[in-house]
Amino acid sequence: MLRMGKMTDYATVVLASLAQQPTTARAAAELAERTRLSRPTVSKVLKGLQRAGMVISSRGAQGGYRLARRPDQITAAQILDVFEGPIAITECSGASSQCGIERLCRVGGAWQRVNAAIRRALEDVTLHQLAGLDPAGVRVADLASEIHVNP
Amino acid sequence: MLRMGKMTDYATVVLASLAQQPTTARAAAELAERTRLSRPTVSKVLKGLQRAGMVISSRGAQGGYRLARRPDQITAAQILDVFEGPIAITECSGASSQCGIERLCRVGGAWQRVNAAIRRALEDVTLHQLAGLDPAGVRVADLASEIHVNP
DNA sequence: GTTAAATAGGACTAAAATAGTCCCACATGA
DNA sequence: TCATGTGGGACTATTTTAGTCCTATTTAAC
Repeated sequence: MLRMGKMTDYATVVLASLAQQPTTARAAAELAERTRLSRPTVSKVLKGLQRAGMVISSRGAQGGYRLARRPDQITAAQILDVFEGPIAITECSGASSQCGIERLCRVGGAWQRVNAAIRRALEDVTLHQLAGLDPAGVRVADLASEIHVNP
Repeated sequence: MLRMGKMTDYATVVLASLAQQPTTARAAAELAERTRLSRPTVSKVLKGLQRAGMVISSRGAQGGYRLARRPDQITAAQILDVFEGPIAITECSGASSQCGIERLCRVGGAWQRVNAAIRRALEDVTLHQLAGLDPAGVRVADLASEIHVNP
């Protein structure tokens, strides 16, 4: 279904939780509680986000995680990149790969445009909007029937 | 990587092959040869496409498959639908699903817009373009380094 | 200094989705 | 009536993805 993995889903939820108070550091355990996800999973997600530079961690007592940038400076595309890798609908995004299948490989060109369109769409959505902090970004009418992520 | 499955990939290749002569019926075995995919796999793909109404099959001797519509009437979105199911980046596309995760579910609204954008992009690309039959649709400069699908 | 609270990293296991193959029934044209 | 096809489904293997756990390292507070 062209879905993003659960990790990315979790990442969004965790980031949205962090976005509530972007400057305060929060421990993984606390975030687990707030998001109702399991502690090890939240840890794993946060480690990934830290390595990708999305969050800043402080170790030791009183440590925790906080956003590396303002919520409106973090895009859906960036979040996707962390756990999904480069956004590309097709296997071969232009570089290497060989496969002598007729001349069907002219196929590529059209897919590239699709990829580009998808990326553009993802870059247009910010964490600020995803977290519901931007009233203008999301039309209220849309919200009623939309629930998200299973624990 | 937000990738589509190999089945969809194969489907595209097979459809593109059929698109060369849209009105002639071709046996699965012949298509397997032309696309250099294995016979059982091609059969499986074609069965799926037939059930979805993308191709028309005739059984018995001299039977085979042909496109159900003109190549420019078949969109990438339709092809994706066959093996990927409904195009939705997120798990819950608005309907059921419950999960008391804070109020993070306001998240949904923004994802819906992303989904819509993706679908629009996919609807804009036709099999005609994917098969490289539409010179205007694909810029030649893009083609050199683009190869597609591993057998 | 010592201790307790945190993150960092990676190894490992389990579960699920995906691919791919094979077999047999049914249809049809020569 | 036989050779040539598709139709449907069961089955297996492979790969990906999730999820857990263990140990080392860092740091604030006492």
